[in-house]
Amino acid sequence: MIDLKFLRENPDVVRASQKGRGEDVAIVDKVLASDDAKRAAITEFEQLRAQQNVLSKSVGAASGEEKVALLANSKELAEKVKAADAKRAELEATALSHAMVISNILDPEAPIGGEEDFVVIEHVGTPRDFSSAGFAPKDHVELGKLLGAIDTERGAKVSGSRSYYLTGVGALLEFALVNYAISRSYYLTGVGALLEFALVNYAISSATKAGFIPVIPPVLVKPAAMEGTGFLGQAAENVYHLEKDDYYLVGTSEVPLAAFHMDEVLDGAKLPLRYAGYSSCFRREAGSYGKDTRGIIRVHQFDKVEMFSFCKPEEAKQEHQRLLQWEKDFLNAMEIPYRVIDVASGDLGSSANRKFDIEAWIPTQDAYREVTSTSNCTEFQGRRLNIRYKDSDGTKAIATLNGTLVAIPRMIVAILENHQNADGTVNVPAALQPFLGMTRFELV
RNA sequence: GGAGGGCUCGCAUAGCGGCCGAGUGCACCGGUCUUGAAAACCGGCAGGUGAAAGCCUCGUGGGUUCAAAUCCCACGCCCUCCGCCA
Repeated sequence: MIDLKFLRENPDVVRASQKGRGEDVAIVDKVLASDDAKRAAITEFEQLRAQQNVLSKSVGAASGEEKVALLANSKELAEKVKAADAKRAELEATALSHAMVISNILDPEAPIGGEEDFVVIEHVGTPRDFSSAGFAPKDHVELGKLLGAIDTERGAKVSGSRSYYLTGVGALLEFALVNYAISRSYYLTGVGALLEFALVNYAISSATKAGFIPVIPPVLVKPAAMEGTGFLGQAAENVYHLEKDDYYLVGTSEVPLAAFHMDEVLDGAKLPLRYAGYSSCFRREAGSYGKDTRGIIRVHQFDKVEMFSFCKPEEAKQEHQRLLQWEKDFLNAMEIPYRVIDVASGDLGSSANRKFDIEAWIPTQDAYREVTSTSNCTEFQGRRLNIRYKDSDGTKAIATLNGTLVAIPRMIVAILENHQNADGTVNVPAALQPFLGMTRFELV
């Protein structure tokens, strides 16, 4: 909002600014008038209030008949104060609503005019001459497809138009851009954010080495993806739903990763197909009130690198063990004590037929807390999402499995608490040091 | 989703409906003393708005009352305990 004092003192500047923007100039006088009315009402109210304060004090001090008389006076005055206060509130609201209409005051150096009236400040670089190079440039959509970098078709399938997956070098390019940008604005108090980038980079680079295709998926998906992965059953109350558009915010990239191949028949010879998705995750946490409200153990939004496998049903059990092993490798690299549990039946998600959780030791809670989870969904999701594979035996439903490689906030909790020193500094696990460029987090 | 406790001037606390915009301790600032420091002692010490008088602010918003930090209602946040998640 603009500064009303400035407006009072420089109405012409504001008028000129409004005019330059092509916006309502008359509003300036409207605001001035309502501001005057407001200020008069405030003064009136404050004077009455001052009287009331004085009178009130004398009521407290008085007694007997004198008090009765004063009370009658006070009562009358209280009515006036109330009326004046109501008037003040009303005029204040009016003045505010008028003032909110005015746009920010233009920098006098900003060019005046419409979209066409921009001023070119400089040209940098020379547009490349493709014709002399002898070929016509392809657009980014075509290149993205050729490089396996951008997938707008599957984006549309899962999340509608204007949605996309970044896959392979596309995802790597995003990480590189982020890292380059971040490395240029490095400062020590940002170690929290840096730790996230380091964890993600470490996770993605190890997953890539293990043959996972890195993916940055959409986090906004259509109902089919949510339904197909089994999140609209019991888990529905934990899901954010955008009613106006009938989109869902995913609670895990498992959803867009599974739906990536929705309604497709995959080549059996290329299985298992493994993806490592990095995305924000959104959870309503309904029904968890009062639990873990402290800190970042349980939050509405967090980032996570999730592993996802498509494989033949007969290989699913083995694949499940592999996912678990990668999770253990990660925890080992973070040098954090943990335990692995075989989750009991009543605690399985609706899509899973078996689930292993890794729980990291959290010293201040004197407990192991869940940091990763890997589920074998066998062909359950595959059927719901209509994903099949074809080999010499014919076309069959595919098995899917998922596992957390790293859920950022909980891993940050585990690292900070387990690797802290007496003075509050924190040692960085060796595996992250190359990604962070430091061996210890210092006090700010 | 449910039960209980809390939210007051940087921190910690006190606060009977009027004598409370608010006491005390610590911290902080200035001074006395001291070669210097500590200690002790003296003084100061919340913010907004307004030219000023004044008005407003005790988590936020309503209400009761002549008068609310104090009573009532709603909400927010924090803490403790039970059924779900990375």
